[in-house]
Amino acid sequence: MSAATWLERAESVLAGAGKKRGGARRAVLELLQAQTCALSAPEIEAALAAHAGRRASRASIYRVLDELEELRLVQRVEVGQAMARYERVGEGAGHHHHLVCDRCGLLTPFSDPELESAIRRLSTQVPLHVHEHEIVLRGECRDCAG
Amino acid sequence: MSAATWLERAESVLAGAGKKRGGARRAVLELLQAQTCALSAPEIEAALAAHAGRRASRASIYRVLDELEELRLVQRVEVGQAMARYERVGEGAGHHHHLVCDRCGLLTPFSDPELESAIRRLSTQVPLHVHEHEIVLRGECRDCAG
DNA sequence: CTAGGTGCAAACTGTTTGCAACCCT
DNA sequence: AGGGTTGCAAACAGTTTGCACCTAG
Repeated sequence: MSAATWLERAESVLAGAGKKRGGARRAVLELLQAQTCALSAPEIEAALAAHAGRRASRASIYRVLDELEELRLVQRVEVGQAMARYERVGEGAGHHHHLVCDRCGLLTPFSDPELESAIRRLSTQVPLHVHEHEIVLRGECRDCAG
Repeated sequence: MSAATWLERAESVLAGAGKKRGGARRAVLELLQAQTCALSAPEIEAALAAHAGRRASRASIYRVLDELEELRLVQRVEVGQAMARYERVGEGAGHHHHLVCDRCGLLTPFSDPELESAIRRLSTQVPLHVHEHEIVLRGECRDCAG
């Protein structure tokens, strides 16, 4: 009974939360389903505008992302440039973190079991009911380092 | 010959980089020296405006923060709300990471040796010349969780 | 004297909001 | 029919930039 894809799970979670369906949300969900790493709202807007027939207004994009974040279907990723990025989370979406190149902005995902267990342990010791965590390594990518 | 405080080290690094002195930068440096955790640019502006005689224009604040970040005297911390925060880094500035309450925005510092060693190891294995790292745990603080 | 530092104001860009129209259910 | 959903446009907030003036070295 558990959904095969993130998209399916998302639709069922949304339905369970009493939400109706709509074109804008559908378009955002499908776009996110196809991504392997985080997108910013402007990137989402541009990507949707490119595929005729899957347009969504800026306002709807932000509203949908807010909803999805609240339902913990996407996670907000803060990788700098004063702009938020979003990516899907939960079963079916590979958990990972990010490498950011300070020069060119290249965003690369990575994951590490030891780090995760350290975080898991920490989450129980800290004065906060932890919902999610985020790790960002910054520096220069191979191309920029020369 | 190593400077006792972050402020002193900052001044010497700036001098070494051929920078002249100025009132705005001085004000920002002194303010940062006095902080234990990250401030946003608007917070810095307000804090300086509050203390008569240590005013700095918005533009200068951003320019100074950019400089300091490039010289690795401060680190940009991305804790959400689409707003960057800055805090001093390096010797003399206690290295730490952040807990963020998604409800009230409360920012709390923490540190963990095991986590640091996992990061240190990772930094050598990853396709990026790592300059710095950032770990953020998000959730609900005790007050908000009830 | 000269290059860097600063302030002001305008321009930008990402994000939020008010409101009327729309469409699932 | 009714309430969530959407689009548009205006309002916001943080950040950046152009330019003239000031100041440290």
